[in-house]
Amino acid sequence: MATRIFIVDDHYMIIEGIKSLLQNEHEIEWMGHAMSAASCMAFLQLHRPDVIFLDINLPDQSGIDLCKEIKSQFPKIQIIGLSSFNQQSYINKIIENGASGYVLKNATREELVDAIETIMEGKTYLSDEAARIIKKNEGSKIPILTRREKEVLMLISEGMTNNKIATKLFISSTTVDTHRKNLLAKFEAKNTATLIRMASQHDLI
Amino acid sequence: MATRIFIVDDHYMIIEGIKSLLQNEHEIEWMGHAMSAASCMAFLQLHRPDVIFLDINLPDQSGIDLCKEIKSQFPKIQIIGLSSFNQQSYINKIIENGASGYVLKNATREELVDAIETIMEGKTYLSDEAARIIKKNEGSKIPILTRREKEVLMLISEGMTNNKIATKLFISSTTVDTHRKNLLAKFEAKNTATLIRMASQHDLI
DNA sequence: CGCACAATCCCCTAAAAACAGGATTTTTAT
DNA sequence: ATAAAAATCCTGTTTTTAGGGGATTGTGCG
Repeated sequence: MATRIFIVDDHYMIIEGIKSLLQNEHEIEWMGHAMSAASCMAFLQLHRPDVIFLDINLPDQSGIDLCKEIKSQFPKIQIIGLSSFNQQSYINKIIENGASGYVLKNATREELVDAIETIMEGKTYLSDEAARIIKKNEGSKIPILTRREKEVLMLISEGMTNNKIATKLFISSTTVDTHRKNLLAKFEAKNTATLIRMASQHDLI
Repeated sequence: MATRIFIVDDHYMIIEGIKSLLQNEHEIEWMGHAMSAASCMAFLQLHRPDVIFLDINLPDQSGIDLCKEIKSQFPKIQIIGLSSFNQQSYINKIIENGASGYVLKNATREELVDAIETIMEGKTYLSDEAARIIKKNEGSKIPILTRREKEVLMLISEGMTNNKIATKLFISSTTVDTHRKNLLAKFEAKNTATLIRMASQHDLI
């Protein structure tokens, strides 16, 4: 039985590219595409693909969140994350949220077919490059931030002082100071400059 | 006479996507693709396309530099920049280096055809979104930094205080402070956090 | 030559952040 | 339920940065 494929990406070229790369595969049935999270969910009310290629950067919602939503409503659907970026943070996040694979947008036909076959066997597929990136970066941990810490970090990066942040969040400035201290400790940064640089490098701001 | 198209991009999906989107256009002749700057230049020794779609992010060389090189050796070839990113800095740079157009990788078939037709008439084509981005960001230029300012900026981003930087560079800490003030002024940032965020966004650190 | 600009140095004040200790309450997860 | 984690608040001191003024030297360029 042919594997039914659906793709969610807001780039026409990627949709056409994948379609073109897979169109001569007999074991693969092309079900179509969606260009937003909303239209993807609408499609899934009526159809059940086996595998979804899911772009991480969608216009209306993060691909990461959409992945979680799809897996909770339709656990049998296998998801392959799709991105131009071989960033370990993305790869980790989408795998944590239920995806079974990750391929880059420079994948070859062979890689795509390999990815589909691998995850249909119930295994996890990571493109060579993605696996390499994860390996390289393991050990360089990204601190886990709380909701409030993320908020404070964002506002610091926007140039706000503790007092401004306190007013904005309706809390005391000493509380903001505590969150700031915790941020510095978690990032092992000794001042704001290092904090913002590291947060920026990890794509947290 | 059909317009001869060539594409330079290291993403198979994009190549296949554009090929697929343009394959039924009678006025367009597909000449093939290259996946690196080097193989693009090799191709151009033997063939003369009318239009090249040129990705800005290539593995061996910046698309910006390649654009300059192509235009200097083959001025008649028209170039359309191609990128996933609607960043004003990229758009500006490739246009400055001789490209006649810029489209995003989420372009539709209509946009691609429109772009080709427009630049074959000798005009410049910018995708709606690219034009919007340029308009939005015009005025928010990237500051030009002096040698010393770049050094100081780097050291600030590494978490060093004015005193530490002064010791490292064998200058007075008041001098470092002056450089710091000038950096803040040039970036129109009111504190270090904003400075580092902006520098990071412009890839200066 | 004169001008702009970069790089260097200085003073002063105020604001903000970093550091060092606390403490209490609320939420969340087992 | 209860322990852990998160969020809240406090009082201090010291260091660093921000903002406002200057000034001098050398270099490159028209």
